[in-house]
Amino acid sequence: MLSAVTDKPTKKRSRKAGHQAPEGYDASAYPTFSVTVDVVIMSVVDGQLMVLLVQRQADPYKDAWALPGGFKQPDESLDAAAFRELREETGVDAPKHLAQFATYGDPARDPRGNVVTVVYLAVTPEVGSIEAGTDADDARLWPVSSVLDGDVALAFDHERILRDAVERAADQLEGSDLATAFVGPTFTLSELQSVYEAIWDDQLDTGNFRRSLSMGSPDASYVVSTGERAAAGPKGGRPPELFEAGDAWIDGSPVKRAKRRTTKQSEQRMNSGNE
Amino acid sequence: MLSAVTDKPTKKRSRKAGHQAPEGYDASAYPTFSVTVDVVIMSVVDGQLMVLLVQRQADPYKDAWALPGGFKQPDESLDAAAFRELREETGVDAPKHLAQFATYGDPARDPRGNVVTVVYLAVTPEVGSIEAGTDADDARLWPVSSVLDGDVALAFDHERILRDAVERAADQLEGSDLATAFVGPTFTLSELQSVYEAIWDDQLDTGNFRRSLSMGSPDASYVVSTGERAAAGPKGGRPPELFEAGDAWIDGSPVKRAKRRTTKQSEQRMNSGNE
DNA sequence: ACAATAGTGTCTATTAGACAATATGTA
DNA sequence: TACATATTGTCTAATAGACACTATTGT
Repeated sequence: MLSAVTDKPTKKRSRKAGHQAPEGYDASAYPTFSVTVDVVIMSVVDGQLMVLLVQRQADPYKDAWALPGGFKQPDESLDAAAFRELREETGVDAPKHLAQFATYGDPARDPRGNVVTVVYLAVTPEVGSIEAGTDADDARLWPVSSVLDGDVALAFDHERILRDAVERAADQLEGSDLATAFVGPTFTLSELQSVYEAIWDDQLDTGNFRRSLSMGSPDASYVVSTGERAAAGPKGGRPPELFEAGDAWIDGSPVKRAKRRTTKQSEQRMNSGNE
Repeated sequence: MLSAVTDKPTKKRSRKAGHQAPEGYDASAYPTFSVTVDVVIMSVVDGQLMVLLVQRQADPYKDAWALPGGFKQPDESLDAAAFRELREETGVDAPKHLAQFATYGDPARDPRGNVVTVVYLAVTPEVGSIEAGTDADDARLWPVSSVLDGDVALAFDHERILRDAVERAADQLEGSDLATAFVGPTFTLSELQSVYEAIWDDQLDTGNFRRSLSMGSPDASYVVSTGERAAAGPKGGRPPELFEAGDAWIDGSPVKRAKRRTTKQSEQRMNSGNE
């Protein structure tokens, strides 16, 4: 039937711009769903990619770990819901990055059925403020590698979501300024390099890495020296210079991922398979 | 409140895995939404990027053009819903690309409220079969440039969705084999080049373009000659060789977009703004 | 012959990869 | 001094950009 699009079935819908579901409607022809917003919030700590998880108290998947998230309210946008849930459940109120990345709606993904979830990818450099959730019950950072190795039982389809999110982050690292979201307002180049290495799970040549970052145009550079220096590490070493992000990131990251000539992964086109 | 995640508010939910909305529920604490699936299906015709639109018959935005789409059913996945709607409304049953790309849920996006839509990006090379929708009422291809210039009145927030979709397609063109989805099983290099040029709205050097495509590894190349040749055009010219896509596209396209040093577009990180 | 489209070659500038060498701190 | 980390430099390979040139068709 080629006809009304994004449209309720052509019945007489006698309701206004109210946000509630209509009174008398045929549920089979006019299905409704719960809509939740989940947030994959990442950070790199000591060269390791971490993800913030909260422990469930309620019954389905009780005690399992899950992505922070919750219900979209009828009067808020998806973006607003993501901000709100992130703040409410983890205390993080100013992530350096927060953007939608995929939506999951498989009928079987929630045992209670009919729950469509819009997932956001968030990034924050600071770790200290993370666990200081409002009235935090149990929220903590887990190494992504451990979680994806199955060391932690995740609720619902959250393991798959996490896997997809990490993959997306790795892609975006190459085409955007996402890397700078993992570090503070000032940072050392080693710190920044460790972000790339953690997410790509690969070693980068230090010299080449630094050269890439110094390659912006004269007016818009990738990193700008602050003149300051951080303290040397406990085991010594030359104190690193502190930089801040420049304006050149608009065209994406100057650091390119090495060709992964690993497993010739099969066709990935038709249906990236968000569900 | 850090607690139940992706969880209904902790009330006694006395329902099974049924797919209908629960009987007696507090709508404010337990809101539900209509979920639709819309499809931005693109094609390149005569060097011009086109999008398939259908004309609305029902009241909100009656007679306006809209993206094909419709309701997700409770027992189907989002991907399945996208396939179904695409087939039902446009007759396209085998797009060469179909993948989710963003979800829109602003409370004001539908005058009737509470409609969250999951949008898919589809690509097909063939034009002939497109308009042969099952019982097509009015569906046709429009030049994307015209539509985005406001020459066509689009329903809901579909103009914005289209704009986002085109941008996404342009990005993916660089990092995937998306370009090959716009051409048939065999194609000429000029055809393939016109795909890039249409979507990036830029001219590419023919020589350099062809060199890029010839640059895959010995075992996995980007294009493989079929030995065949297409007929020359009406105005003459050397008959072009026909190629088919090789296995080298796994690492993305060998054709890179020129740096667009145009308007120094403002920060695009926090909230790409899907709504 | 001439116009039109397809396809090749060549020179140079830029960028990427490997790796050596130097600088400056702590134990 | 020994060690550890930071920072710079150098040589070479690969890729990108600009552009000239050849090839094969239709009118």
